[in-house]
Order: sequence, then structure tokens, then C-alpha cells
Amino acid sequence: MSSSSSSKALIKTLIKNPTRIRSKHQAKQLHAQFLRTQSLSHTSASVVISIYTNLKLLHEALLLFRTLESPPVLAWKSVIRCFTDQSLFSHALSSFVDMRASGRCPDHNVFPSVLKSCTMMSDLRLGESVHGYVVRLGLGCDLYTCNALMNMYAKLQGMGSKISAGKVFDEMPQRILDGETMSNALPSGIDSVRKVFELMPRKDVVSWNTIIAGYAQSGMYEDALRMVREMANEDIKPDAFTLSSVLPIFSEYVDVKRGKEIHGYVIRKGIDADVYIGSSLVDMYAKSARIEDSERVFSHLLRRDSISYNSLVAGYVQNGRYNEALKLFRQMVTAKVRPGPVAFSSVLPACAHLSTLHLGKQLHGYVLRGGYSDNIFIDSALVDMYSKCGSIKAARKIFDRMNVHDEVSWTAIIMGHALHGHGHEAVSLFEEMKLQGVKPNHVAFVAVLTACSHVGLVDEAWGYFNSMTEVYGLNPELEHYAAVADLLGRAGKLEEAYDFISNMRVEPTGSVWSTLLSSCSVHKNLELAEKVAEKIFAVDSENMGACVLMCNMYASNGRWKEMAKLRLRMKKLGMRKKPACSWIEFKDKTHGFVSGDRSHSSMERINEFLEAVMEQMEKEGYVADTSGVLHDVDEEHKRELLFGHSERLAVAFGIINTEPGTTIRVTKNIRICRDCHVAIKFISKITEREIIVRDNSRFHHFNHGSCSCGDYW
DNA sequence: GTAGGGTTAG
Repeated sequence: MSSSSSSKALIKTLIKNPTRIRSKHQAKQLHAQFLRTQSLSHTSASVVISIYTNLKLLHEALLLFRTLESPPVLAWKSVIRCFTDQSLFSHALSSFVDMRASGRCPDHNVFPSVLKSCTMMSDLRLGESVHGYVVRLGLGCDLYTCNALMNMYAKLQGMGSKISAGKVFDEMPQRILDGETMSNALPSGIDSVRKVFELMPRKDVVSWNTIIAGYAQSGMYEDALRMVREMANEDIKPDAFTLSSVLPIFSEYVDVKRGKEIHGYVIRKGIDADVYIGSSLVDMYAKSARIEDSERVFSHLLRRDSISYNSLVAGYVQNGRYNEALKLFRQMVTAKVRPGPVAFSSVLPACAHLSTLHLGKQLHGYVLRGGYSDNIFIDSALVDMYSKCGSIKAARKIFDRMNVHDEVSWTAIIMGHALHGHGHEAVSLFEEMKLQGVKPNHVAFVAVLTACSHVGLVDEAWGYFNSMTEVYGLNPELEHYAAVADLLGRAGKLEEAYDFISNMRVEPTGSVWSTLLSSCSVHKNLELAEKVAEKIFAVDSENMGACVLMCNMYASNGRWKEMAKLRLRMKKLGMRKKPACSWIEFKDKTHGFVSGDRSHSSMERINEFLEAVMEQMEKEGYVADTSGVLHDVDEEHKRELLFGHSERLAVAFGIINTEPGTTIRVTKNIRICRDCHVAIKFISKITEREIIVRDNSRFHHFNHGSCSCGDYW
């Protein structure tokens, strides 16, 4: 008796305070009490449903919901909110449609969820009609609904259907639009955001944050910053959301000064350990080349998610610290933080730069297992990684399997073929890209010009270079001039290259002149080389590459006096020749060889091999070309020096440690030496191996005694 | 109802 009346009392108090129910157990008890003490009315069932959904107990809520013949608004609203909470957006939307079909009229509580679902489903058309409905219900002033509307228009920019985006505003009484004329131009997403914002009678910090994020993500940085100032004028204080929208703007502007001001503000507000702020700060410092500051911010984070890690990984890559990037990626995996898809597109370029095929392959495996295939960012990075790691075939396979190609993936494969000496293939891919309606950008032109340069397609290159301005309205930048200058130089048109560089519309840098200098060296034109070197030293008096090249040229011309003078100058400036080194991967480890260094544990076997193969080479007609040896020593000594060249040591190491027929992949930090190029051709023939050498400008595929570059390099 | 990191060049 008394138990029944006390439970009725309990139900009453609980219904008045549904938030007091905090556990699944309590909710189920209440549900049971209802069933025991009275038949469950539609109203009380709705209350129980809303309690279930507040606890995110979707399953329980749905079981009860489905017993109702004509669910009241509260029941509908609860279920729709819960679907949205659980990311079941299409269910949320179809429930909303069903609710309207059943004749129930939604109230303001439900629209934020519905609009979020439209946003997440990228369904702008439905979202717009919901907007119209909101206006007709007179709910166009609801704070939460308007915030959700702004978010939707901001996120779904460029999703098409711009026509109806204007419609909603057309339906409003003209005076609400504040006399503003609806121009014939259809409003873009951000215009819709602005209009919703302006019509809001009351705005809170979320409203400001939403429009600021909208401007920031549309690249309208100044508008975003203006809004931050305006919000401060309205006495609304920027919070973590505001600032993590603003910081990326300063990354983009490479404005550490203002970034640091925010950093200070954030510390004073005690929100510097926020993960969002943290990753924005890491990124901001990294983009401003202050990677140590990025590391410091990262180390102070209390919690690190995959994005915090990836901000620093990406930062390392942007600053050329590839090994550290890989190390941190491993730390992330060890810390059981699951890398998201973005992490792969950040870390793969590190493998590409380091030419570490085995790591790249491991990452590729990870991508496949993680189900991240079909991501255009990752696929483009994979194409690039495989081609930079020497496997153009694997790169092409991935490229061909991609469903869509954008200018980045096209550029990656074009550059890949260019670097592997397939200039004609690269050019025809470039044409194919244009045929498919993908507009080449600056980088694509760098790629196609590089392709032309590596195979000597002078006329084609001129055509492309001119089409940049004439057809695509792109101003040639330093890289394009450099590529053309390089092309002319390689083709032996040294004077033409000299004039071209002298008349560039961009101030030539030391590196542009340097490519010509190395062409002068290849084509043995000392006179022009001296003129070019002067140009280089005028802008960069400590250009070591130029010093070394000039020393080489003086040496090979027997101009020992000039050479000595230059040597002395290098010594005075404290310049030391960068040692030539080559790497090869073996058993998942990288083995490095420095020219003339005999410290590797396999050196004895390497020498044995080289001596044996040398004997065979000489029988087949190899004559050492000692002209490239800079040192002023006798012929015999010169030959010994060539013998110890790093690329030769690495190739030998690869051959003696692998099964017959295995492809040998070697990476060298500077250009491959002329004599080694000849020698490795012989070695490929004698040992019947494919040998791939990546030097600092391209790949050489040696096979059956010849090289893919056709000796044009 | 609001926020952060990514691919192609040299």
C-alpha cells in the first residue's frame, strides 16, 4: 500500500526534475514504476523517452517510442536530438520528415539538431527549406536556431543550390531585410551567414564565434579579425573557440608577433592547455619557422589528441626535419593515439624526402588496414612518396586506381615521371590533365617544365612557359624561370640561358645562376662560368656550391693558380666542402657511405667486389674518366679516389647483400659523378641488376648497360 | 548551436 503511494510520489518528483536521473539504472526503474502503477500515457511515455535520450540511451528510447501510435512532440524531439547526438544524421532527418507528415508542429528546441544533421549530411537544399519553415513559424529570432543556421551556411559553402539560398530571404518581409536591396548576385554561403547574423536580435559568444570561423574558413581574414574587434566592443570576451579560429589566420600571414600576443592572452586566461588552442599555436609557430616554440607548446599540453600530434608532425615536415617527424609519428602510435587520415598525408612527404621506401610501404599498409583508401590527399601523397622513393611503377598504379584526380594528384604523377626521366610521358599526362578540364596551377607548370628540362624538350617548354601568361593568366615565378634556365643550360644553349636569366622579370637568385653554372661545367665553358660565378658571388658571396664547381673547373683546365686562390678564400670564410654521401636501405635499416670513408663493417667485401667487377669492366672497355677529380694528384691516385666514391660503395654494398636480380636503390645527396654514371652502367650489365640512383635532381635507372636518362643530365 | 592539423615544387 504505502509502497505504491510513495512510488507515485517519487514519480512526481522525478518528473518535475528529470535531470535528477543520472544513470541508466534509475531511468529503467522509473520506466518500470510507470508501467507498474498506471498504464503508460502518451505524455508520461514521452517524459521517459526524453529521460532516456538525455542519457544518450537511444536503444531504450526507440523501443518505447515505437510503441506509441501517435507520438507527441516531446517524444519526436527527443528522438531526433538523440539521433543527431549519435551521429545518425539521416535517421534524424527522416524522423523530422515523419514528424511533420504526422501533423505535429516542431518547436524551437528541435531545429538546432535538424540543422546540424543537414550540415553533416551536406544537404543544403533540405537545410534551406528548414530555414524557410523556421521563418514561417516565426522562430527566425531564436538564438540557438540562428547559430545552427549560420553554422550550416558556413560549412556548406559552395555545395551548389545557391539559387534557393536566396529564396529564404526573399520570403521575408522586405523591411526585415533593412532596406537592403537583394542584388541579382546570388548570396554565397558566407553572405547567408552574415544575413542571419545581422537579423539576430540577441547574439551570444557562440554566434560571434560561428561567424568568425565562417569568415576565417572562407579566407576572409580581415573580416574575421574585424568581427573579433567588434565583439570585444560589445563586451563579449573572446574564448578558446574564438582564438582557435583566429590563430590559423596568423599562421597564414606568418605573423608571429600577433600570434604571440594571442599566446600571451591565452596564458593569462588560463586556456593555454586547451587542445584546440595548443594545436593552433604549434602550427602557427611551425609556419613561422619557429619549430622550437612549437615543441615547447606541445610539451606543455596536458592532453594530446591526434591533431595535436599531427600539428607538430606537419610542422617538422614543413621545416625539413623529416627524421623528427617520423619519430614523433611513431611516438603517437606508441601512445595509442590513433592517427587520423590527415596524419598520413603529413608524414608521407617525410618518407618521400628521405627516400625511405620501406617506411613508406609500412605507412601504405597502415593506410589500407585503417580503411583510409580513397582519400585524395593520402593518395596524392602516396603517389609522390612512391615516385620519390624510386618506384614510379607503384606510384602510377595508385594514380591509375584513383577515382578522381585533382591538380595536385596530376602534378604529383607528372613530376614523378619527370624525375624518372620519362619526359614525354609527363608531357602527355599534362595534356591529358588539361583535356579532362583540370586547370594547371603554378606547381603543375613547374612539373611540366621540369619534365621538358630533363629530356631536352626546348620547344615544348617555351610553349608551356608562354601559355602560362597567355592562356592561364599565371605570372611565372622564380621556379618557372629557374626551370627554363636550367633547360636551356642543359641543352647547351648557354648564352641563351645567360640572356634569359639576365632579363627575368623576377630578381634571379644565386640558385638560378647556379643551375647555369653547373651547365657551364657540364659543357666545359670556363669563360662563361666565370661570368656566371661573379653573378652568384654578387648576391651570395658564400655560395659554397659555386666555389666547389669553380674549383672543379679550374682543376680540369689545369688552372691551379686560380683554384688555389679560390680554395684560400673558401678556407678564410670557413667553408668546408659538403661531403658527398649515398644511402641504401637494407633489412629495414639505412646504410650511409661517405666518399672515401672506409669505416663500414663490410668494407673489405665491398672492395673485393669492386676490384673483381672492375677487372671485368676494363675488359669490356671501361676507361676511368678522371677529369672530374678536383684534387691535384697523379692519375693513379685519381682512379683510387673515384673507386671510393660513395655511390659506388653503396651500389656494391647492395649487390653483395641481396639476391641476384634484386633491384638496387641508392640515394645520393649531390649530383651523381660522371665517371660513376659510366661505371654503374657497366656494373648493371655485368651483374644483370636494375640499379636506381636518386641524386639531388632526378632518378637514374641503370639497366642492361644503359641509363634511363640517355646520358642527358 | 561554435574551434585546431593535410597532399603537388625547389
